[in-house]
Amino acid sequence: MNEETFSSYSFLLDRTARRVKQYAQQRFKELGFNITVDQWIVLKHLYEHKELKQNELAELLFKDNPTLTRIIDLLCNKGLTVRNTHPEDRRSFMVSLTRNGVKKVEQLSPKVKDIRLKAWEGLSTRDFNQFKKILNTIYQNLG
Amino acid sequence: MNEETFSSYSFLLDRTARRVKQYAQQRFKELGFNITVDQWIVLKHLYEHKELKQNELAELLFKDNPTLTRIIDLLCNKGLTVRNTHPEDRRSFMVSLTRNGVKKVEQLSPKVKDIRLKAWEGLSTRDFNQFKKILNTIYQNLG
DNA sequence: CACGAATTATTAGTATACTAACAATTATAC
DNA sequence: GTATAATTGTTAGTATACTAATAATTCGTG
Repeated sequence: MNEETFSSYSFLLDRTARRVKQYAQQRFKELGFNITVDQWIVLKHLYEHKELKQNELAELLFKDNPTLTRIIDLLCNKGLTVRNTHPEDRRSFMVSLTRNGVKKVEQLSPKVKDIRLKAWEGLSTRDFNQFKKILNTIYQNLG
Repeated sequence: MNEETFSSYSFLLDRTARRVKQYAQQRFKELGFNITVDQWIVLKHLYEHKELKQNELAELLFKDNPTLTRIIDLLCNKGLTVRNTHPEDRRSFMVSLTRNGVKKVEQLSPKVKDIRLKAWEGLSTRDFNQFKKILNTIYQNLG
């Protein structure tokens, strides 16, 4: 295999990541979830951590602050999250789920899991571990 | 491994794909390439195929028509590509590289290859084949 | 304490991704 | 052959990703 072939990983990676997001987004729409895939990821993490600074959320999700600001704006407009003032740092907000936000996560979680698993048909646990190892290696190589 | 863990592939995939693009984009900037990663992919494919309808290009790259329209607009503004009328179908354009576009691809190709290979440090040909197999399986599962 | 440096979130600007709608053209059906 | 359907590319609108710049606040060092 020459290096040219080798470097085609980036094309496959980009293509696949786009299709995964696109597939999930279409299913979200068909099922009337009324949120985007990225908004879902934010909701899910807030559910698991109760309350987070936008900062911490950005780090967890590997997204930048401006992107987070906008996603949270949208989620607040939908009544799924709230920004509360931070008790000790007036620069920060503590973001958390509203009661509706909690309900949303609990309702959608099993459905999202099914949507995600669709991609994995015909692949094994061993494949999963390999895949994870390679993705993490690439991620760290570029860090 | 439970299914919840299993479905985390999508997060890793998205995260890694973003970092790969981000890394390349930063290097492009540092080295003064003056194009984006996606613009590069279009140039590269045009170099290999001489002349393509936007349609065909979109299919090759797995991008949609509006996205292609805008990328080609930008490349034409930079003097790297041209739209020529299709001899038999007045709806279509034949897109091809200008002389400057050809020069650009030839100058940047080896540099881009090096940038791409950085991600692959510490990984083997066997890893590459595994990775490719898994990405393609996922892609097809969602197709 | 005071001043400069660092941090937090936001805004603005550009690029890409996707959907929907549209105009022009071509293909198809009857 | 003409009406309808399909195709090609574009435009518009929303969402995300990234950079750069900014305002408000906090930290750190003297």
